[in-house]
Amino acid sequence: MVPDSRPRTYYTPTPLLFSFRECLWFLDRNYDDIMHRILPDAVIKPIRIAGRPLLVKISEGHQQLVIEVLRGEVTEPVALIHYVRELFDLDLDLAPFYTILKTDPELAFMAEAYFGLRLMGIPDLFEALCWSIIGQQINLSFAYSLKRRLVKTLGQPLDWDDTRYYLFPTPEQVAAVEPEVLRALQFSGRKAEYLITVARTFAAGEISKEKLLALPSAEAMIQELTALKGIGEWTANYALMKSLKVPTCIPHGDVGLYNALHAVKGLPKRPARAELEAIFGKFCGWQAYLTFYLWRTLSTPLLPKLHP
DNA sequence: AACCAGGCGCATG
DNA sequence: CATGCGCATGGT
Repeated sequence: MVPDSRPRTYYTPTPLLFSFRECLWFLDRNYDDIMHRILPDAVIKPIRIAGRPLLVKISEGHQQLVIEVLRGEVTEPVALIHYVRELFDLDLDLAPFYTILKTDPELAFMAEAYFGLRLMGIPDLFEALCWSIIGQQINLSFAYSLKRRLVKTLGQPLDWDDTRYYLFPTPEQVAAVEPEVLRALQFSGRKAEYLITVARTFAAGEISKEKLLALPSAEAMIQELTALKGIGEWTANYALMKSLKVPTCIPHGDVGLYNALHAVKGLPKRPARAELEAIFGKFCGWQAYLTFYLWRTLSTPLLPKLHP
């Protein structure tokens, strides 16, 4: 037997203002996300790199992340490391964001409370779009439940250590499915149709992360995405912030964002667009991060307010 | 037991 | 352009 000299472990440096624990906590929060498994000090995640299925375990080392390949063969280590860096959003200096946060008395606490939290990404644009379509209008528990059914039904299984993991389905796999199959999983007829349409568009190569990245502005990307049926302003912004890390994206209309601003800043339950703009104004270039941090506030009770 | 969920497209006035 | 409606089903 030929010894395999290929490395099974890769390393990538972490930046300042980074907390692996905060990031892991966010991944784990209140839901059962089928796309990863959280251990006390690591995350196990099935991913596809250069078209090949991998199962990776990511943990923290000394000023670096440790990427252990549990299953699969790494043919493009650079792409693997890039994926992990996008997942944890490692290529960004958070200092300016914290500086702005601290100028806002009601938001300043987040810089301390969530110190080092990064905008946890969904590097695969197709997965990000599917997830945002699934999450439209329904509560998150149900959304995660729908995602589990979709992934278990269509995704390629990957077994390791007595546990079955699943890759997120490819555009080809989703494109090939009949709407009735998704209906049986309790998707609405409309969502089934949207997902299949988006999958076909990806499978045909008409849209891709690379194509979007080549566009000159966030507005152009949003226009490109909202041209697809089922992708509105909220969905486009959500996918762009989670997948392409477009920093200026705000998922307007997001109920979670409203709830967070209601709790933290006393905004009305359904604030006018202008009220949002007023708050996001000084966070120019950090809108996506502010949104993400505000979502983070929804996962734990806020500290009790002090009543004078 | 209503009412609302990390919206959207389409039909009306 | 603005407003209203159905969607599928689980949480609260």
